[in-house]
Amino acid sequence: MSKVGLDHVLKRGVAEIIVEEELRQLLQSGRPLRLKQGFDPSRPDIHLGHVVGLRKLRQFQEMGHQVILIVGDWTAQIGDPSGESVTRPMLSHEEVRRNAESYMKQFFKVVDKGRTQVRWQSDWFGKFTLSDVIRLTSKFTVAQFLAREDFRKRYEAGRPVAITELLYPLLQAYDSLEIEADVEFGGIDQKFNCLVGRELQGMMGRRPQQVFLMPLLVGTDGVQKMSKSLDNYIGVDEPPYDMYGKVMSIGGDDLIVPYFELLTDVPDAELKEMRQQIESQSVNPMLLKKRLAREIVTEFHNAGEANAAEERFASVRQKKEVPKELQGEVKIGVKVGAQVVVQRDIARRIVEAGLADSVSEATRLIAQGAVTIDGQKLSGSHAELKNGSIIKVGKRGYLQIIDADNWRVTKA
RNA sequence: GGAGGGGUGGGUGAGCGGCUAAUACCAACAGACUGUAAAUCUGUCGCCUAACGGCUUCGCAGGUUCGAAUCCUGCCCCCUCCA
Repeated sequence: MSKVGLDHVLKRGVAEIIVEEELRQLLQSGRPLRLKQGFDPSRPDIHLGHVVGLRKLRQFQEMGHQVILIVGDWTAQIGDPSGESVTRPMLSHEEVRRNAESYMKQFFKVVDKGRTQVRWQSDWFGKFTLSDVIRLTSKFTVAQFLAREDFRKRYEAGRPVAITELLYPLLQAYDSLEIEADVEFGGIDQKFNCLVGRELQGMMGRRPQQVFLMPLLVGTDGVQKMSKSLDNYIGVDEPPYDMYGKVMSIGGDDLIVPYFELLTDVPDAELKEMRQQIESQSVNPMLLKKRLAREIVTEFHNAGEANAAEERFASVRQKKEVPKELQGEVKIGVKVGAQVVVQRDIARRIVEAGLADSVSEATRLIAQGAVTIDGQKLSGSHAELKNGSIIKVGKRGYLQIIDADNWRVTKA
């Protein structure tokens, strides 16, 4: 790879490299490097926030390096101390296996499977004895852990820090030793854990791994880091239209360029241009977002799906047209016989169709003018209904009456 | 071993005998508007009822009271400090 290409890999979408100079030397040695990436099988879902790092791994693979994916079946029992999390219930072996499979299926949407080796922590920790644990822990001091901001803050605030949480970085560090990692990848929030790996390797007379840290992707709310528990994420497994729509709804126009930067291969020059366009308000951000959405859907599905999603978005969401195809037929017990129905009855059908959680909620929707029948707002106590009538509920729910006894529903 | 703090609606977190289906903020949802499922503004946000209204919620189980999320008893769980 050319010098320019290497700089691109080491600069774009990178938060910090420890130690960059050493990493450059390693890369120049021509030896295939062992790139470590761990994951917690208690959380099997991959979203765009993880993709930032996975794309990096792929770039390194393209340069001929090898990824070692570690299934953290032991650390999963502890729970990563980033944040306030506490000990998680132990997962059964079966659950772990299932989660791992699901994770890997998503993982290899981005990372080259041919250049990845999968290792399970239980391969080595399964044989650990108490004396091994003591030997490992005796190498570190409490002060070292209090250096970590998260621990220190909680400790000083008098909030709990579980002992197992201290174990987490140690186990993760031991993984590096076990698999002889040359470089460990992670989000910037993994910095401490990765550094412990360096220290441990050094103590054991090995060459300390390099640490390659990615910035955290801001979630669709535009405020906090992308995370499933905050429900501001876009999952790589999501259907094309959902994915497209979520990209369109990212909060704050200042997220657009970072998303392009971290999640697409759009050249730096274009990023610069976009930045200026947004700055000077010379472009409708919606158009940039559409391009972003198309790129992302194409990456995880394909160009055809991306186009379909875009068309559907333009039609259904922007022009508020009734979706061309209603899908997901659902039969609901209803007798529309007399084609005049009271609101209450419609409210019930809306619930049966799953477009509201309770009759009260459906009634509220009607009261708020969120329900239309063939384009007419439902108000008053009666409404005329005929075969083929389309009932729209809120922004994205559609029901169509196929005949008096069968309704068809789609969530557009 | 000792002392103390706390468990409230999706989340944070008020309330501490009636005015409380329960403040506020966030999320969510809807309407309007728009450059978009952005932003902004407005509204809704336990369940049931055509409606009057009824019913069930504040860790669990009892009790006191005309009346309890609020008081008492027991139990479960969480946390802090001292040793």
